[in-house]
Amino acid sequence: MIGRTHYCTDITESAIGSIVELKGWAQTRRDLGQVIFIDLRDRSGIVQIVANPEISNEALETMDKVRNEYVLHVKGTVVKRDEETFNEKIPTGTVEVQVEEVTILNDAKPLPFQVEDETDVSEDVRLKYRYLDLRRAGMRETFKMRHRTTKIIRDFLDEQDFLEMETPMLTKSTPEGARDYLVPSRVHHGQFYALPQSPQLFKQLLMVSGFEKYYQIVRCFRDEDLRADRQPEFTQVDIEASFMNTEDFLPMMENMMRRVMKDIHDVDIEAPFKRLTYEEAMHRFGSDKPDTRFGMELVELSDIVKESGFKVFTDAVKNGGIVKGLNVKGVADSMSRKEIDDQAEFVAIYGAKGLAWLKVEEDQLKGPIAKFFTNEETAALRQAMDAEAGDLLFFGADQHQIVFDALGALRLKFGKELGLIDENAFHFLWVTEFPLMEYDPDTGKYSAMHHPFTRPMPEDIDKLDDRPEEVKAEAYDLVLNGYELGGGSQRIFERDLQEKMFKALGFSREEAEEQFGFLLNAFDYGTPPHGGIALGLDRLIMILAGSNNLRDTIAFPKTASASDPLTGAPGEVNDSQLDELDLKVIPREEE
RNA sequence: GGGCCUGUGGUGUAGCGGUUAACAUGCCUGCCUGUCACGCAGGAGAUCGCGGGUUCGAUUCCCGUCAGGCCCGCCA
Repeated sequence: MIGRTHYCTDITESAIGSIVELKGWAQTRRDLGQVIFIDLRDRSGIVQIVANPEISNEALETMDKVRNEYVLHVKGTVVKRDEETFNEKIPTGTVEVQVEEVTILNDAKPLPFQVEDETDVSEDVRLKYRYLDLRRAGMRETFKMRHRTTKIIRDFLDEQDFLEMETPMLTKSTPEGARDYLVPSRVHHGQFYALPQSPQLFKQLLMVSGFEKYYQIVRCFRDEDLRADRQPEFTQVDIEASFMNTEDFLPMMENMMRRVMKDIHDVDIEAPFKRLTYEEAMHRFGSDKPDTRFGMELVELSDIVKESGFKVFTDAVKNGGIVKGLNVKGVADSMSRKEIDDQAEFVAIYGAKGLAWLKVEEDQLKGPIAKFFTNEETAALRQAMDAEAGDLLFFGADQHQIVFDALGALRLKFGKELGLIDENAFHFLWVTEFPLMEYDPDTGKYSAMHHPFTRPMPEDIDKLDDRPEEVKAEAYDLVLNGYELGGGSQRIFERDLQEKMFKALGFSREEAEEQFGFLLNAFDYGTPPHGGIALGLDRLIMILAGSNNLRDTIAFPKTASASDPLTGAPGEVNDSQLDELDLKVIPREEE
């Protein structure tokens, strides 16, 4: 035997009669005594190999010793199977390889879990033996798809004249944004690098450097608590372009996404993508990343109920808040009182103090709060909410953000539970006109909603000094199926505007100089107008793979507590390592 | 930082205040020439996550803790 002539799935009817050599893993073995079948798997998939005494006794004896996940080198002839033994379930199911020679390249201990397409093994076991988990067909296909996606993106951006450039991983900590992962410097006593939360400043500097079009598929790090769709290290498609305004830039991104969707899923995505302003997204969907694959939009009711007899509603409006409704169609009869009350418990997570509701009947609204409304108000409610008999109406009344969060989450929950979401649909949209900054009552300061380099809308620049909360940003988020795929903006490129921005964010001149002086200095030397975007590659792959968990799209992900069961990271280090860094671990006080 | 859920042979589950801790699968042995999640027969394999408490008795109830998951805060 000399080597390998084919991948397993190359063994099709066109190979019948040829002598082939395969290398791969024994996925399953079916030992019938004088005939042994093995599903041989390599990275392409599986093909059945068969040994029997008519061909080779020696091969049969070797195959008898094979166990799951042994690594084999096989030589044999491709033959067509008898028709009644076709296996419809695999692409190579009409053929098989009659084994003439077989070598066991390596054996394998009994496995902690079976390598099979469908698994019910718990995720921590899968992560501990990730190299086995990744052998499963579904995982393999996800990572092949991930590769193809990044290649499509690279090819597209290359065609558009973008240069792929690298930026530092060891960089400087900045106070804005997420918590940094810190790396101690050995050379500089008491000083630290930070791993990048994103290459934001560097890509802007590359624009100052005159590269005009940059991209990078780059790892980013944020030391914040995790979610199903959030990992401490994740990959961004980071893009920046000079001399392109938003209207140049977004259609280009749309074309990139459309090509990905076409090549990966063979779907044609309509362009231009829908656009929603932040304000509209919040009011209609209660979210800045709305899932528009189903309706059930929030309905504005403040005007209708502000004079009503229901104090919760009238007070909310009086106190600057809002009353909104959610019509859950056709569930009034099927939901028990307890199930309805459970919804109130659900929205309490988002700070809602209660959740009023009404059942819609032919001639009346029924429920604990029905009595508070006049006939006119009831009629107006019915009309505004498009209420029909059998509908169940929920109401949120509170400060804006609480109502948005509570009803937005409730909408999503019902959308999922009632099966209103078309799982095969891909709804892209842009959310635009974000507030430039938001007020943090804890610190009494404003902080940038996107980041401090986001360009204000030209018409709002005047408000930057005295009414910063009203300033809108020339920013855009790309949303897909209720996930924030990425966000970007046009950037500030003038020193005085950037300084103004820092001032609005509560930086002193000295602080701004100390933290971002290098950027401000760079702006002095002929900085082009520029803007860009950063797309979450892991999330895109997750959605393309039909998963709702980022860990499925990252080869070696972290658990919810940011640890890695495979390597045991994070872990302690030697005292000598700490000594070199002049670091000392102080034991935590026992409670 | 907070809330909720889960933890039982290798794996996935069942179970119950007193059991020989059950089932499936995997593993081992034997049989089997057309299987494909092969089948058949037999066998080994569990201090029920850890610590404490209640109790005559705890895998089961309670408290704590650890690990995993989901969510809020946090993060864009």
